[in-house]
Amino acid sequence: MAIDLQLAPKQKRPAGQACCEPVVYPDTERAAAERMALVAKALGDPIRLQLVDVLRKHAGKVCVCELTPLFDVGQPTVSHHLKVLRDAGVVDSERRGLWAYYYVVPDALEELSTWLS
Amino acid sequence: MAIDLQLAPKQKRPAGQACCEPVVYPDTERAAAERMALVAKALGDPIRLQLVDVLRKHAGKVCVCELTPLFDVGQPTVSHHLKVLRDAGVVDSERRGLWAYYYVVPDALEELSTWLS
DNA sequence: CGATTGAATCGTCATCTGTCAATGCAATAG
DNA sequence: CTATTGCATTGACAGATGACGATTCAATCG
Repeated sequence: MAIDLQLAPKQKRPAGQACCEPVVYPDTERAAAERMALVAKALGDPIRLQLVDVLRKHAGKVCVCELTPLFDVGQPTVSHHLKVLRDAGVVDSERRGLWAYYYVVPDALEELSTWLS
Repeated sequence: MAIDLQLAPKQKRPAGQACCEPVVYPDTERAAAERMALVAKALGDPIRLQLVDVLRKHAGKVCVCELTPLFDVGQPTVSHHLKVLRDAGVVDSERRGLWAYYYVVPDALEELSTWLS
């Protein structure tokens, strides 16, 4: 987590010499960054972000057929966005009869949320 | 912000009838979603997320030549990622002599951070 | 001045993404 | 069983994205 950098050279360095020491990057942070970037990427579309927003407020109560008319895209596109969110581990779904109910996976946003604040 | 949905139909509806009332989506939330999705999209790459992470801890003290060796990509690619972050309003830069110093724009992450928590 | 350095930009390429129309499929109603 | 409904999947397509090598450019040093 803590990356202690050698600070900047403040004057032009002599020819041939490297700008700065190669700073080793901790693997732990790299893995965390990959997890958080995955979640951020999933949220990086207005439709998906609003889907998550609605699902957080109406978890388990809204079927896909109610989500679709919220956006100016077709049903397959909404289904695709939900799949992206599912693949990122942000949401999951449960089928009851003909309907599919989505909900935000508990704590799926927590790591990113904590890092952001 | 508050989207009050008509809840799901619990039984198969008669032929020809729409699944549910078209729910009007407030424009305010849509604009906010677009802003936050823009930021999330910028953070949706491990390299960019780590760049922001480093810049938050060493704001104004790290030049690009120190950021480049942190990642397994070339200097133009790091420069490209910094530009993506700059275009998203997440970071800004200041040139001092030969060096460019980047920093996280204050409050750039706040709206997303608040929404997430 | 001319050479060198840090950084941005350009051109190119393969891959990914968002969208749609069409189709597939399980569950239900009649 | 047959028809219909809700939702997922497929295939196609234009546009965006991430990466690289080569180049450009401004600033500095000698």
